[in-house]
This record gives sequence, C-alpha cells and structure tokens, in this order.
Amino acid sequence: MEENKIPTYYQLVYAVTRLIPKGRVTTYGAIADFLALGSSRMTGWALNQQRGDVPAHRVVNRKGELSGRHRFATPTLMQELLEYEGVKVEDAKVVDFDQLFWSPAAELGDDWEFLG
DNA sequence: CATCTGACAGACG
DNA sequence: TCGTCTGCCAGAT
Repeated sequence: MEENKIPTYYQLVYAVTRLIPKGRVTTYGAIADFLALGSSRMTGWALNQQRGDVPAHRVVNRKGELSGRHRFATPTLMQELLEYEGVKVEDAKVVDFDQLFWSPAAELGDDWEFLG
C-alpha cells in the first residue's frame, strides 16, 4: 500500500479542482460533498489558501455566481479566465451554468487515481 | 478560552 | 422568487 500520506483536505480540494476540465465549472458544495468535507465552506477556505497552481476560477457557488472573484489578483480576472476558456460570464454569473457544470462525483465516481 | 468571519448550501416563511 | 436563519469547520483577533 502506498504511504498513508493522506493529503490534507486542502490538497484534496486542489487535486479535484485541477481535474475540472477546461471550459467547465463546478461548485464548492459538489467538491465538499465528493470529498466528504462536511462543509462546503471548507472548499472555499481551501481555495482561499490556494497557491496559484490551481484553476480556482472554475469553482463557483451553486448559483453559478463568481463569488470568489475578489480573491483573485483583480476582481475581473476570474471572469476573464473563464471567458478565455469559452465560458460565458454575465453579471458575475456563468451563462448556461447548468450545462457547463462538472460534477466530480459523477465524473470521477469511485476512481481516486487522480490522487496519484 | 470566547467570539466573529468566511470564495457555501439548505431549510423556512 | 426572495430574504433570513442555521449548520458546518478552520483560522484570526
């Protein structure tokens, strides 16, 4: 068995976030539920400590709103990054959010190979 | 050690 | 549909 170097939940959040396909988005709650963090707020906290190598711009709240845009270098960076990937954003909200939503639980299922 | 806040989400009226 | 309250956990003061 691999070392039980169980990454902290922060790292788990980063790992899942990196798996979000370009041009797709997911929610804090979806990640929290998938990782069984017990609280969707933990996802936000984890991303708040994010180092910059994580596509946190692909994580929005359940309404599809870019609630974390102010945590980026500039308030518009999050939207710009999304639009650059083909995700339309209007009034701080993802257009066709329901259609672009990427569920880690549904896409990854029981496959935790992404942990390495 | 007590209290508040936060990149959320669900329940209620 | 909207505003408000509560639960959740960790970090800051």
